[in-house]
Amino acid sequence: MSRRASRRPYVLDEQIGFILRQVVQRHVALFDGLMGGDLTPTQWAALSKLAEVGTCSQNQLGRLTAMDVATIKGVIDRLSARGLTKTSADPGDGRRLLVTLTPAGRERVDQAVSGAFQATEDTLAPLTAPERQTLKALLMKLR
Amino acid sequence: MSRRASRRPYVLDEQIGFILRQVVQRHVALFDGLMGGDLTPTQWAALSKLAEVGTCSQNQLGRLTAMDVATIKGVIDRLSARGLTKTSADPGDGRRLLVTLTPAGRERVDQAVSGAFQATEDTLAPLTAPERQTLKALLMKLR
DNA sequence: CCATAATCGTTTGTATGCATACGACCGGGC
DNA sequence: GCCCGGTCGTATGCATACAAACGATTATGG
Repeated sequence: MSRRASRRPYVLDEQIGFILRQVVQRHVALFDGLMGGDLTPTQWAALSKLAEVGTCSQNQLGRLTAMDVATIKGVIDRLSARGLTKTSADPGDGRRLLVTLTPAGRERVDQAVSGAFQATEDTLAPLTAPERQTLKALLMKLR
Repeated sequence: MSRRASRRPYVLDEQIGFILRQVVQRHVALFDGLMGGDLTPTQWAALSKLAEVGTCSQNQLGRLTAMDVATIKGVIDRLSARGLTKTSADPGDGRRLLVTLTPAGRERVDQAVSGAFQATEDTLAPLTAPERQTLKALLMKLR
C-alpha cells in the first residue's frame, strides 16, 4: 500500500467491458451448440441479413452486419466456398461485388431460423420478460 | 410471402447477440483510444488481474480473466516479450508456469488504471447512474 | 505402489476483428 | 476531357478466441 491509497481499487470483475465479454462468450457457446457448429454467429449474421435485404454489395452487407471490410470479405469467402453465397460483378458499378444467397444458402437460412431464435431465447433465459425489454433498451443506448 | 408465413420474421438487429456485439465493439474502440493503443482489453485484463491477485499460474490467470488456455498463453507470450510480465517454473508443481508482474509491468498498470476507469465511464456515459446499476445487474445474470 | 484420472501447458487449425496500405473505379467540378 | 476526392474490394499483419490433440506431470484410488 502506498502512502496515497487509490480511492477505489480497480476490480476487473466489476468493469462493464469484462462483464460484456463474458456474456458474449456464453451467448456464442449457446449459439454454436444450437446451430450444429457449422454456422458461426458472424456467418449467420451475414446469411440472415442477406435473406432480409436480398442481394447487395459486399461492403454494404458489412455495414448492415457491423463488420469491418476485411472481416466481411473473409466471411463471404468462406460462405461462398461452401456454396451458401455467390458473388458477381455489379454491371452498373465496376467497384462493387454483389453478394447473393444461393438456393442452398436460402435453404440453410430457413432451416436455421428456429435455432437462431432459440439462441436468443436461451441467452435471455435467466431474465423475465420485462427484464429482457429493459436490458435491450439499455444496450441499445450503448451501441 | 409463402402460403404459411413465419409468425415472426427474424430481424437481425433485434437479436440480443447482435446488439451485444455492437456494444462490445464500441467499448473496445473507446478502450483502445484511452489506453494509447498499446494495451488491448484482453492484455489489460491479464495485467490488472495479476496486479490484483499477485503471481499465479498461467491457466489460473486464464480462468480469472475468462480466457481460453490457448488465448491466455498468447497474451502472456506477448506481454512477456514486452517485459511487462515474467514466467517461471513452479518449484512445487512441474506442470505449472507461474506468471509474475515485472516492475515495468506494475508501473504500466499504475499508469493505466485511470484510463481503464475512464473506459468504463465512457462506455456507460449514455446511461444514468440507476440505469448503469440496472444494466450491470441484468448482465451479471447472463454471464 | 501403481494404474488411472485429472491438470497443465503447448501446438495447430479455423474464424473473427481491426488497422493500414494499395489499386481500381466512380462521381463532380473545372 | 480530366483531375480528385470518395468509395470499393483486396491483401497483409497483429491480436483475440476456441476446439482438438498431444506430452508431461500430478493426484487419487485401490
